[in-house]
Amino acid sequence: MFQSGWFTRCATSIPAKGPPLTRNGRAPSVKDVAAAAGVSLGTVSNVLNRPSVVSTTTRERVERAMAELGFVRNESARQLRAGTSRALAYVMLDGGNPFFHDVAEGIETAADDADLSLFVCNSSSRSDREAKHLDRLVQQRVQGILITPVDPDAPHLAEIAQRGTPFVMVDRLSRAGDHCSVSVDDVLGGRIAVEHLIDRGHQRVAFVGGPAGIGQVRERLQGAREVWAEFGLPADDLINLSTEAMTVNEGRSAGERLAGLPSRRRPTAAFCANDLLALGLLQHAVTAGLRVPEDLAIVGFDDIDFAAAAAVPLTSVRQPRQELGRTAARLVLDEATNPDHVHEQATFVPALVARASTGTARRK
Amino acid sequence: MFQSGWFTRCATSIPAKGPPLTRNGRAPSVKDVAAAAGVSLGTVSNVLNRPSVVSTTTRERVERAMAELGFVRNESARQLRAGTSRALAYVMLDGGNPFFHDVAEGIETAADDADLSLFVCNSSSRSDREAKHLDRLVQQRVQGILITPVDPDAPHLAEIAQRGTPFVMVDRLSRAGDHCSVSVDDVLGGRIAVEHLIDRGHQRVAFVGGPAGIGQVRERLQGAREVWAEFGLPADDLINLSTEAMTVNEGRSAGERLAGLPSRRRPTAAFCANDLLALGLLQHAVTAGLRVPEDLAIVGFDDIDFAAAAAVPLTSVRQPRQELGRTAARLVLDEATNPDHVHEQATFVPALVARASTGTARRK
DNA sequence: CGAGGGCGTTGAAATGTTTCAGTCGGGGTG
DNA sequence: CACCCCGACTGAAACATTTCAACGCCCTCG
Repeated sequence: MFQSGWFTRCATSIPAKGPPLTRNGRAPSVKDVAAAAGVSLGTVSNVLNRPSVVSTTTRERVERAMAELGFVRNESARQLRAGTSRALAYVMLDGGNPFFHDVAEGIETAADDADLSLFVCNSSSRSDREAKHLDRLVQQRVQGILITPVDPDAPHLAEIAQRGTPFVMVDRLSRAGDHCSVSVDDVLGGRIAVEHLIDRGHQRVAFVGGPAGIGQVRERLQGAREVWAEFGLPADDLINLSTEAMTVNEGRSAGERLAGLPSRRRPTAAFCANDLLALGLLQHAVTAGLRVPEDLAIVGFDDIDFAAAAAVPLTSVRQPRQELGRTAARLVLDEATNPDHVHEQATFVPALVARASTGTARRK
Repeated sequence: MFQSGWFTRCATSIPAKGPPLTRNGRAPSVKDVAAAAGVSLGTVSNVLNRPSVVSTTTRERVERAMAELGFVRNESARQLRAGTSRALAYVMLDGGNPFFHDVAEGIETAADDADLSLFVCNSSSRSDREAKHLDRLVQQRVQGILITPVDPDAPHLAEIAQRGTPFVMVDRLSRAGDHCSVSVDDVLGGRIAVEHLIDRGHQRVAFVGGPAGIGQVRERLQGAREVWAEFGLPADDLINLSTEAMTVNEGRSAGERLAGLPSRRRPTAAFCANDLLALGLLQHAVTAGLRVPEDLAIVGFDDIDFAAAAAVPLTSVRQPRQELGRTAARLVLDEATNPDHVHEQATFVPALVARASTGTARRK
């Protein structure tokens, strides 16, 4: 059946499954339960949805029947009739980046509080997969969709928002802001990071990030430039090392390019647009025999757990990852349930977390 | 509405959503489409499900009507009537561990090929959350459930398998094997890792992992002990450093305990039961001024991407993460569709990936 | 000219719930 | 004793789709 270079299969041939659990082969329905308990179908439904209106004795009888038959409510039928789903969905941009997992966890806590399921999808930064997921979610009639999109201005996103499905953009902003969003002030984040480096005495700094099409990369770079200029430092000494993606690999290759610069142009510090890049850069630096932070200081962005866990713990600009998710979930729920909902663009303030990768304070 | 220490809200008060997209406030149904296109309701369904049986001209008319009305098929109704869902689900053990994300990605590729959605849930190693997710998934009547369980022998898992829902255990094995499973030979993995360390000349090695309740930890340790004995090394020199979880933090604290050992008992190498522990240990070693691998060699397990990305790239025992997921998905699909399905316990063979954290080959 | 046969379309039944207007006794009140 | 109300339960309608037997029509062949 399968062929694959390196696995063995110990087929412990257990032939088939046990007997079908109910007489006619179908899963038991409320009707079956009602028959078994000797009550009407409506009563069973009441036990399920309004237990208080049914007398204790019949309720117990019905519950016993359910247990005996192994009844499980059919959610499709429930949803069809009730017209309302019990689920939220989050379409994350890159499951390989722990940042998004943390956001998802924040969403899930809020969903849990509202007693909703959360479906997590992963577009892996591919627009086609994103579209497919969105299609399916709309067909499922989920109560709300949270998404960190590949392209915040893609037309299929606008469609969904206009269709009336509650919709919140997470960690991104679209030009046309006719929906809720939750994000972080990236310009400020860039400022904080570079101000910290300047504060540590660095006069030549690399910005590592890209592609430039990503709004956050642009804004973090803008913040960096602003503060650089405010300190009166020459623009040429803030070197833009553009990458093709925000991955560890790209961080490593940025490190190579950085090492290739003539020594009088070589920066003494790097500000990376996310922590994955920073980890890659750190790895390259260490293997190249550079000391961090003495030869090269590094600042990352996001403050994922792996940043603190690096061999040289990374200084990073923290985003409130879980809080981002929680807030997004609350907004989407508000839109779903509150008739006079007002779209909001919530913006969080990032904060610097200084660790070993930028050394200890250096007095002026 | 919200209060939270550190975020500002720029509410761009866009009052409400646009007009309801269909006349009566409800989403348009096949009936509406049929009316708009001047055909019967059955024909619309045919366009949706068997486009070939309907003439080109009417098909186009119907499709135009759908587009104009913004019709989206209601999946609940479809599923209720058709009796079959279009989704698989994976309940992962720990979303914070990239290993499981890679498994999920493998599952998703297989699901995609079968044109199914994949719902990813995360139990965060909590049994109650796992149970809640399973409940919901059974209610949804998903086609199959894949799970890396908190406890492979928990009774609620057996219930599901017996209920007839296709069910595959991923990266775990239960005592009662009346269902499919996909896993890796962990004893062999332990052997490989420790043999590699012995090969590099180490005579005192720590095993870092726990709690011992986890089957994999036991088996990896067992493999380590087997090969240790086979080489005639004294059992006392394979030191068991038990941890309370498989996290970076625990790895770090294991490092502290390791450093606290009297120097003649102190191991020259450590085999960690997963990469997170190894990363934590590596971090502790580096901050404590130890050289890796000269003063302490480290082997991890899983070979997550962050292992290769560490400052000192980690030697690790690779599991075929994506392949694990793909195979699991194929098994669950076989169980779902093939009437004479046979339960299989697929076992993969792990492989050592040697990197800098164990140094270069040392001739005997 | 009638029979037969595709092809394209139709209409109704069925899926498992929830909801809601009723029904049925029984007990309290006037 | 009549009245009313209340609590507990019932039965049917509705939800949006799929499926399938049946139907009409046109064409072809005998």
